[in-house]
Amino acid sequence: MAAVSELIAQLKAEQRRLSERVIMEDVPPFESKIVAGVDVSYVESVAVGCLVVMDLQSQKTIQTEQKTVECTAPYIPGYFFLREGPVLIELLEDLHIPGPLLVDGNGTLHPRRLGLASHLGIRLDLQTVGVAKSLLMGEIQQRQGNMASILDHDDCVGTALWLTGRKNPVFVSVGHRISLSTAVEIVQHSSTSGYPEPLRRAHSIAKETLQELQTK
DNA sequence: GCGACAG
DNA sequence: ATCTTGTCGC
Repeated sequence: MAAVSELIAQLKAEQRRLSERVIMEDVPPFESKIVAGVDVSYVESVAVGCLVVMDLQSQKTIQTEQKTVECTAPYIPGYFFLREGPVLIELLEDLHIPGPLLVDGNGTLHPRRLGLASHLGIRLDLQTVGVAKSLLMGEIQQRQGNMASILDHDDCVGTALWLTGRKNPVFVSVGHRISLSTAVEIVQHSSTSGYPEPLRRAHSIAKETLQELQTK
């Protein structure tokens, strides 16, 4: 029990340390129309991670990769990387991702500015964007058009974005090597029916794989 | 101390 | 996240 709080304290310190390395500028700038997305599905202690790379112009999936691993780490708000990090690192570490990577979770929209998307970006040196379906923290400011800034004291940590076809907003934040405005732009451009298509596809493929795994 | 809390 | 049927709507 004491070991758990010690682990949390260590993770917290590591988050603070790594967050200093987050780059909030477009490196490289977003020019191609290739966007990727990753998601993880679970059945008991089995986790299936899926990557989808798609071309926004043609709406075609140009690459799909999956990884199945054993995962017993608990989900603890603020420490999502503890649970999804291992699967995603195994899935992505040897791949070349030809465009920004959308991650189901937050980037800098996090108590210590290092949500899953940022942590993954730093660890694998990837350009990432955080997209969450519910608000982890921060105060949503007045809506202007289809967006609203999310503040934590004086820091703008993300943007609430109302996408066409979805009632509630998604919460976009900088993962790594990207600016908040470009992150929002990418999410808008890759969305269909109120949700980013690369994430929707990654989610459904991971779920299908899990179904097959259960059936066999 | 109480409540909130990405998936 | 996951457990889960029908049902309303385009």
